[in-house]
Formats: sequence, C-alpha cells, structure tokens
Amino acid sequence: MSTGERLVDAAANLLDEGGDAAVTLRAVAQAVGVSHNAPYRHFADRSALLAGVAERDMRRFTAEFEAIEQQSLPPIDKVKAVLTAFAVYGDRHPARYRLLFSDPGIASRGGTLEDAAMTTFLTFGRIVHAAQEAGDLPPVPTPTLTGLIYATMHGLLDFKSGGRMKAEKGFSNVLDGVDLMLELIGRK
Amino acid sequence: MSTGERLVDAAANLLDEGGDAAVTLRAVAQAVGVSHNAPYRHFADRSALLAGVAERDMRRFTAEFEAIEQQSLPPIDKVKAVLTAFAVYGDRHPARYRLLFSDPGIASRGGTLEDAAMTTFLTFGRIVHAAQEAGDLPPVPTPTLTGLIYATMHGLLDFKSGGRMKAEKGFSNVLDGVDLMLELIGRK
DNA sequence: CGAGGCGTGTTGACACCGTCAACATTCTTC
DNA sequence: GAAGAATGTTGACGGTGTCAACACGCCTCG
Repeated sequence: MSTGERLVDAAANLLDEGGDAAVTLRAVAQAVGVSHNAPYRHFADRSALLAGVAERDMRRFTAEFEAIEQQSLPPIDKVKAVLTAFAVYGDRHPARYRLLFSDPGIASRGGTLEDAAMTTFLTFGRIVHAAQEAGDLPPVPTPTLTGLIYATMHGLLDFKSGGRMKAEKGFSNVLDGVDLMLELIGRK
Repeated sequence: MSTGERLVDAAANLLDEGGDAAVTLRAVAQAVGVSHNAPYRHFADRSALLAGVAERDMRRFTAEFEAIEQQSLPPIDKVKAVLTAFAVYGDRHPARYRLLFSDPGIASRGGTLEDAAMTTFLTFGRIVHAAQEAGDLPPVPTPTLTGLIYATMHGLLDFKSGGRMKAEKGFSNVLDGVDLMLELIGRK
C-alpha cells in the first residue's frame, strides 16, 4: 500500500474515532509513521486529504450499489437495499458520512470526487427507475424522484448522526422513516 | 445592546460572510471592538458562542412559525409557508442553517438550545396536525409525519447549501422538491 | 556510466488559533 | 464607602496548517 493510501486510511480511522476535529495532518502523519510534513507530498492540503477519503468511500458506494443492482430481487427491494446501505454506513461511520454528504467545501472542490458522487447518484437512479417501471414508485421524472428519496434519506441520517433525532422527531430508527416514506410515496 | 448580544451578532455576520471557519474568537472580538479574550466573560468557549447564535435564530424560527400559525390560511398553505421560511433562511444564511440543523456537537450540548429546538419542532407539529385534520396530509402519527417532512426539507436544504444540488439531482430549487413531496404524500 | 531531475521525506520556522492565568477596572449592593 | 462581582486587558502556552530549505534515491537520457 502506498503512503498516499495509508494516509487516506489513517485519516478515515481518525474520522471514525474522533470526528473531523481529530483529523490533524500531524496526527495522520504520525499514525502512518512519517514526519508532520510528509502528507504534503501526496495532498495539496488538509482538505485534499479529506477529499481523498470521500472519493474512496464514494467509489465503494458505487460498487456496492452495482452489486445490489445485479442481484435477483424485486425492484423495490433493491431500492430498500440501497437505502439500508446508506443507513448502515451512516451509523457506523457518522463523521465519514457527514464528510461525504454534508461537508461544505468538500463537494465543491470539483474534479474526480464530483465525478464519483455523480456516478453514485446515477447508479441509484437506475435502481429507482426499475422500481418505477415495476409500478412500485410513482411515474414522475426519475432524476427528480431519485433526488427526493436521496434527500429524504440524507435528512434522516443527518439528523441522526448530528444527534438531532430525539423522541420528538417520531422515529427511533432511520429505516422506519425510510419505510414510511416509500409507503406514502408508493402508488396506491 | 449588551456585549454578549453584540458578540452573537458579530459571530452571525462572520458566519454569513465566511462560513464556520471565519468565526474566530479573535475576529469576533475585534468586530465588537474588545480584546481577544473578552468573549470568555460571556461564553465558556467558542462552541458556546456558536450555540448562542443557534439559540437566537432558533427562537426566531419559533416566533415566525407562531405568526404563520395564526394567519388565516388553508392549513396546507401554512405547512408550505413554514417550509418556505426554512428554505429562505437556508438560502440566505447557509452557514447558520448548517449550524442550527446539521452541526454535530451543537445540538448535543443540551440546555436551553435543545429546549428551543424542541419548541420549534412542536410548533411545526401543530401546523402539520391541522393539515392532517383538514385531510391534506395522511393520518399517520403526527410526530412521525412531522419528522419525515422536517427531515426531507432538511435533506434538500443541506444538499443545496453544501453545493450538492446539481442538475443531476433533478431540482433547480428546494421548493420544487418540497411541493413534489407534499403532492406525493398528500392523500389522493 | 554518470549527471541531472523528480518524487519523496525531513527539519525548522511562521502566523494564527483556542484557552488559561493574572491583573485592572467598573458596577452593584449593602 | 467598602466589598465583591462583573467585565475587560495583557501576556503566555501548546497545537495547527502551511511554507521554505535541504537531503536522499531512482529513473532517464546523453
């Protein structure tokens, strides 16, 4: 594994253990066993390192979704499987989840990360489209519906990972919210 | 205006102008015209100052919602008015929006801010409940439905304010997404 | 074969930040 | 009017991102 990859790995671990604030270039370098300035040989600055983590995880999402797409399942169950994958990731790696889907300044840095994010979205879009054709989701334009489901999922997860999903929000569980949404949205 | 209030004001302005990173205790102090350590006489630390901004804005939301509640409008239009208020605020003050509804560590600091957030949610809940009674929203439990609408709204706004609402997401506008959601969710 | 360039790593420095401690001043209250 | 709290100031500390300068090894090409 190259030093660059090891830096991304270490940054991801620190993100899991101590959140965004724990990802210090110095701490990352120390975890890999190099000097405090070595990361600059691989990433332009701290933000670029975090973008590296985001891009790696985003590509993993795409791969996971493509695997789901090719399973033999009812189309609506594939949609649920994708949303479950989001929820599991958000649960296990809240700081990384927020980095990928909520951090400002990471999304807008353009380049390969943006491409990866779009690919993930388009993959999900194909799965939504199949569920529409099966009649399990309403026949509104696919990108719009995909965006709406995506955003709902994200809102629930962001509330949860930000500590804002208390009793008064009416859910004990993100997936309950997802199921309710799909039920309400689904064609009657 | 007390120095404490002026500090909150200055912090809110810096948030609008340069985002979270621009809110330096030293910059806030300078904007108010006091020494770099004066803020510590009013807030325990940087996080407490930001929580002060969040609480002030959260209470303003509650007041705005209560005003909407008492207008003479069809119940479903009150729901839309509330969601529009969210959207306008998120558009004008993205960094503050994220502070209130997405920042981890601000929500979980407990105390009066948490109370204010719950009050805002409950106020919105009453407005949703009225729309349910009018038959414009499905008769699922009100806290659950309120949470779902709240989360969807938040997901759309968070994508937008984080620079993640591109063409491929299917919306040019947050309110389009909100309208679609209400339409899909509304009883047929 | 050797010289030069480039990728990689190191040390050291700088400005800036949040925070703490100590001291000064003003306001309140009995 | 004195005591004490509230408020403000100066100065220092460790930690952080980043830049500059230097060192080493590998590849390339004349």
